[in-house]
Amino acid sequence: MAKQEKEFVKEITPQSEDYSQWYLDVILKAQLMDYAPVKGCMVIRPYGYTLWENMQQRLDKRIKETGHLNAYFPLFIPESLLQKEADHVEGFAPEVAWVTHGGNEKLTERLVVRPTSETIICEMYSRWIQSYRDLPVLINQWCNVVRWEKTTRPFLRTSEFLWQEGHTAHRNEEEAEEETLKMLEVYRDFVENDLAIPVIAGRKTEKEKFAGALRTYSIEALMSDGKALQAGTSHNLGEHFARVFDITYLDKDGELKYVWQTSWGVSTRLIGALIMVHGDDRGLVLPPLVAPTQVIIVPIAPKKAQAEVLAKAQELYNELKEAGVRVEMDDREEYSPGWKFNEWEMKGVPLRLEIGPRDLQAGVAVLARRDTGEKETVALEELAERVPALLTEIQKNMFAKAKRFMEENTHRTDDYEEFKQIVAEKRGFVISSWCGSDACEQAIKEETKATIRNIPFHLQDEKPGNCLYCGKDGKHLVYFARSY
RNA sequence: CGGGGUGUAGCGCAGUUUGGUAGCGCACUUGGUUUGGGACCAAGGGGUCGCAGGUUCGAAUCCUGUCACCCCGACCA
Repeated sequence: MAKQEKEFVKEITPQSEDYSQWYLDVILKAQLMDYAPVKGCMVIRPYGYTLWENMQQRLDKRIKETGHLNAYFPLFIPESLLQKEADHVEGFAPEVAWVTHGGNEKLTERLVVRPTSETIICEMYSRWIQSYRDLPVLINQWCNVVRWEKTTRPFLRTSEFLWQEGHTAHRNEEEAEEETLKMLEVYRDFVENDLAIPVIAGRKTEKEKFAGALRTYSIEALMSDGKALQAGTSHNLGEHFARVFDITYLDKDGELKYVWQTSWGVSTRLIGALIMVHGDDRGLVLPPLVAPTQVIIVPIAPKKAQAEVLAKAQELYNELKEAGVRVEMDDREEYSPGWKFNEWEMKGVPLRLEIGPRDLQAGVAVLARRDTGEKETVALEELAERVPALLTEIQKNMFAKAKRFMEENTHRTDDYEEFKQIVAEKRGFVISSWCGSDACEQAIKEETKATIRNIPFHLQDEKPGNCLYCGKDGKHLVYFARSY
C-alpha cells in the first residue's frame, strides 16, 4: 500500500526524504505560486491567491469587528521619514529597496519602498491627532511590502510579500497594551480556528522584538519538520514613534501628551505555515474554512451511463452550491477518475464526492476525506446535510491532529545537555527556564541554533527553575526552537 | 555574504570522461478505443544544450568569464 501510494504521487518528493524539496514540489505542483523573473519574488497563482483571499476575508472581518477601518498609505516613503526613529532605521536599513530616479531625473531625496509603514503613518497621525477626542485611531491596511532579503523561500521569506498591518494610537499605556494583546488574541483565534494551526502566544524577548517597539508579542506555530514559525506579531510601540514624529494631543486635564501606539501584522507567510503544518506526502491538505474548493465532484462516467451520471452530478452540484458549499465539478473527459483523485488530493481539497453508475443504482454517493483518507457512502438525499457536517468535522480534526503533534513535540528540560540533544535530534519546542539575560540567550543561539520563540502567557504563573545556561535563578519559562 | 550542488523540449533525466547529424520517459496535438485510485493504440509537434566570449574545419562536450536556481551556514514577517 505504501509503495502504491508513492507511485501515485511520484511528482512529490516524500517529506522523509527531503523536507525542503517536498515543500517546493507541493507549492509548485498545486499551483499556489511560480517563480518570477525577479530574484526572491514570486507570482501567486489563482489557486494560491484564492486561498489568500479567503484568509484575508475572514481576518478582515475580525479586524473590523474590533473597531478598525481599512485605509491605504503610499508605497514610497521619503528617506528622511525612515531615518527619524533610530532603532527602526537600524533594523530595516540593510533590507530596504531604494528609489533614486523618477524617469531620467535623479530625485533630490531618495525614497524607500516601504518595508513596513510605521513612519509614513506616524507622519500622518501627527497631523490628524490634536485632542483626546481624536483618540483612539484604529486603522488597518492590506498591502505589499518589500524587504531585500539575502536568502528567500516561497511564502516564508520573499523580497515582496502581501500582508496586513494595523496601526493604532491611544491615550495611554493601558489602552495601547490592551489593544496590542487584543489583536494578538484576534490572530490566535483566526489562526487556530480558521487555519487549524495551534499556536503558542507570548511575549518576545528584548533581543527578538520589533525594531522600535517597546514590547513585541507573537504567536508561534510548529511545522511538521519540528521547526517553529512566527505566525503573527503585535507590538506595543510605546511613545517612541510619537516622540520623534511629534504625535501629541491635548488631554482632558489640559496637558499636552504623547500618544501610545501599536502595530500588528500577519502576512502571506501564513500560507507557508498552512502547507507545512497540514501537508503530507500526497500534497496539500487545506482546512475547509479557507480552502478555495471545499468539495470536488468527480463523476465516474463510462459512455453507456454518461448522460445519467453527469445529470445527477450536476444536480448534486447545484444542491451543494445552494447549501453554501464551495463546490466544483471535474467533468473533464480527458482524465481518468484515478488521475483526478490524485490531482485534487495534491491540491488539498478537503472532500471529494464520487458518483458513478453503481452509486446511481443504489441511490448513493461516495465521500472521501482528504485529512484521514476515509471513504463513506451517503444516501443522495442526505448529502446536503452530511457534506457541511463533514467539513466541520474535518476542520476540527485537522486542528486536533496538529495540536497533538505540537504537544508530542514539546519537550521540557532545564538541563543544557539534554536540551542540546533534543534540539539536535528531536527538534520541536523545548520549554526551559531562562534567567532573562541577553548573554545566555545569545550563547544558546550560537551553540544550538535554537532561539527563544517567546515567553508564553500560559506558563506565566508557573515558577521557573534554574536558568538552562548559567544555572542562576530563572526569571521566565520560555519556548525554544529552531525556526524558519 | 561564505561552503556545496545543479543548469540539455513544459517537467524529470541521459549524452560531456574520449569534440563529429541532440536523445529517452512523462506532458502536449490529432484520430480511435476507454473511465470506481495517475488507461491504451497509432500518428505528430516542440530544444540558438543558462548566458557571453574563446580554442577548433567542427563545441552540449574543451578553456575563461558570468548569471540563475537548490541545499547548508550569518540577518528577517
